[in-house]
Amino acid sequence: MSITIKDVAKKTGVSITTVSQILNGKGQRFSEKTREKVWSAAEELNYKANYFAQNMVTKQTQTIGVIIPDITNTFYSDMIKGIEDYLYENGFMVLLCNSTDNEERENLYLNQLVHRSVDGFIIASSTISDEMIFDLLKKNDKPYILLDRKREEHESDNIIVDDTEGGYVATEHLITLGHRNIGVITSSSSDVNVHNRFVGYKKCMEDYGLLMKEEWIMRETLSMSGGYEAAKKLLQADVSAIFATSDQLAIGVYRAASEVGVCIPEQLSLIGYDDIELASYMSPPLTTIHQPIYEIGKLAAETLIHRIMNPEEAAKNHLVKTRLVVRSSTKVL
Amino acid sequence: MSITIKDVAKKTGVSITTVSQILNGKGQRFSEKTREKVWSAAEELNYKANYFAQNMVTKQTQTIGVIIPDITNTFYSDMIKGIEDYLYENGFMVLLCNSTDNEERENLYLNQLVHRSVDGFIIASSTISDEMIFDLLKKNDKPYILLDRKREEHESDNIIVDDTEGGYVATEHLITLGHRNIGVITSSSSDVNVHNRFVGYKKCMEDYGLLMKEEWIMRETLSMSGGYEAAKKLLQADVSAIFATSDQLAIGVYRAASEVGVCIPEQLSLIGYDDIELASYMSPPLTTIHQPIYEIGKLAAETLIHRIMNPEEAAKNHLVKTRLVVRSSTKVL
DNA sequence: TTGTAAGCGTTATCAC
DNA sequence: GTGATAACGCTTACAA
Repeated sequence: MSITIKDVAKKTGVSITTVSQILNGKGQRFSEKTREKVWSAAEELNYKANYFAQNMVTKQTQTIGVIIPDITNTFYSDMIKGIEDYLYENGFMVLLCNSTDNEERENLYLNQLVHRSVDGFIIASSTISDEMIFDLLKKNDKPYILLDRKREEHESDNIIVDDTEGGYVATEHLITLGHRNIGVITSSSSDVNVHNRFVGYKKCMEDYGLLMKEEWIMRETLSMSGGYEAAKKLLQADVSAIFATSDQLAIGVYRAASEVGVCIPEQLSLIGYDDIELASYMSPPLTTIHQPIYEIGKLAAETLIHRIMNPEEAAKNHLVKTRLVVRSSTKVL
Repeated sequence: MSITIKDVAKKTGVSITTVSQILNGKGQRFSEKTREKVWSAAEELNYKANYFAQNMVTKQTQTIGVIIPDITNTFYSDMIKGIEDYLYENGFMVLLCNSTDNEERENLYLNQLVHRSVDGFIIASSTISDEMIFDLLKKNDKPYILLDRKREEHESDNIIVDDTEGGYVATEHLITLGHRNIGVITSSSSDVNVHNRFVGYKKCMEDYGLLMKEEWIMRETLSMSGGYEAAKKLLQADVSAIFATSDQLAIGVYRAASEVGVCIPEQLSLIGYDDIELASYMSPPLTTIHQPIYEIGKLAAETLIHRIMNPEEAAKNHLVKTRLVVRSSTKVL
């Protein structure tokens, strides 16, 4: 079988206690000589403490569970990348849970993660229920971060993106360009963040005293095809501009517009939200609201690890800024 | 603390052996009555065998390690989705390793996965060395699947995509349309699959007796920006068509073309490879070689789990077909 | 039909 | 300075 602590002990001629202590940096009390002997023996044998035996007593797994709705959406894969990069640097690994927005699957995964006693959770899901989070995590003092979902009432650390503000700025940009009939595509699900962008739109339209016709407001699944379907309808309505509350949706709009021969931005101004890498590669390049997705992932991981290391510290809120990135898909009316 | 097997035993009034046997489906020898008692007690207490204690003796983790170069590339995220969907159905979870094409990181991850004794590996990486795979996996009889890298000499199960054929078909399509000066963008790294597509290109060009100028052949990193850089140069050369060996690369070509005012497909025919979802959303929609990425991921997971369950069976090769999808980015010269 | 006891590989406590 | 030994929670020969 593989090398155990016994082998190292035998080879060095000391007890396993000694080996364990020294290898875990708790061996100040041993002589310099013994310490050296143990270290070199361990190295020579290429000894690695058995992961499971170790965890059985320490209860630590150096693992973070990440639950997201759709890995295929570059929004989430960018986020995961940020998470993973930070965790890698800090010796943690991620157990990936792609819930496909399926509540049952989400619950199952959450239970699995608890069962496998991951050290912390990053959850970017709007469908997961508060009860679930309370029962499984809060109650048992498991560190977690909720992303892509703003809930002031949660007493955990929060990464907050001011989506209402972002939605406002996007809408205002179109208004400034002279647009009055502005359509919007938002999420049909209970996605809090995306919903807030829509709230920002409404607020802005109201502030400027503009009309919002019911047929200008589309609710769809957050995907390219969702955006495509919504845009097909919007292009029948009398809108001169569209605010797509995610870049994925915006991509669908490009397709719908090109199919019916509507030119962006000449005949239709389009603004997205997220600023995924692809945005600047569309033709014309997409005007959008930038949010630092990769950094958000990184920040989430960082905050979580900090919480794990310092369980007693008070929860902190991190505010993330968005900004308007003007490219070529919007134009004065 | 949490519920252990002892609690269940105590509550039922039997020994822990009895409980363990029954709960693991090895309790035929016990009376129907005892079995029922144990089951209901376990349910009532919501008992779950401790993951680590269990693994310490069974050595099984119900976990698959997946190493990929870039989760941000929808090619890989699609693949992961396929993998994950299958594993979810079968009670496995995935430990995600995003190597960012960094060899050191890859090796570290591979070691970590071995250390955490995952039940199997899916590795989609061209930079990982054969020695590494041999030393860590082959030698220790760890089941693994190599993806996105064809190596006949490997004695593991193989998922083979005939990329040479695909590259040939792509090139032939352009030739059939009347193109003679055909540029190609391929990978600058040692990516075997992508390289084979390039091989297919060369083969086809030779078969048709066409010239291949050195300046028509671009080697770049497999990303949108890579495609963009390559296309900027190619557009200076006298090519009427470009074969981008991945859709990611092709997206970069769209941008470069639009920047210098070259119209696709009127002035430039473009064909990609992969058929990611986005391909049909580009304008004009991208002609490309379809390979069923999601299914490949699923098949890989399926094959791996089968191997884990049947370690003695002979290795199998699975051949995956590609097909040409003609959309609107290519046109007769 | 059921239970005893050994063993998995660690870490942690405490005695020497 | 060092090392027995218990404990973690489970599975599995082997007894009874």
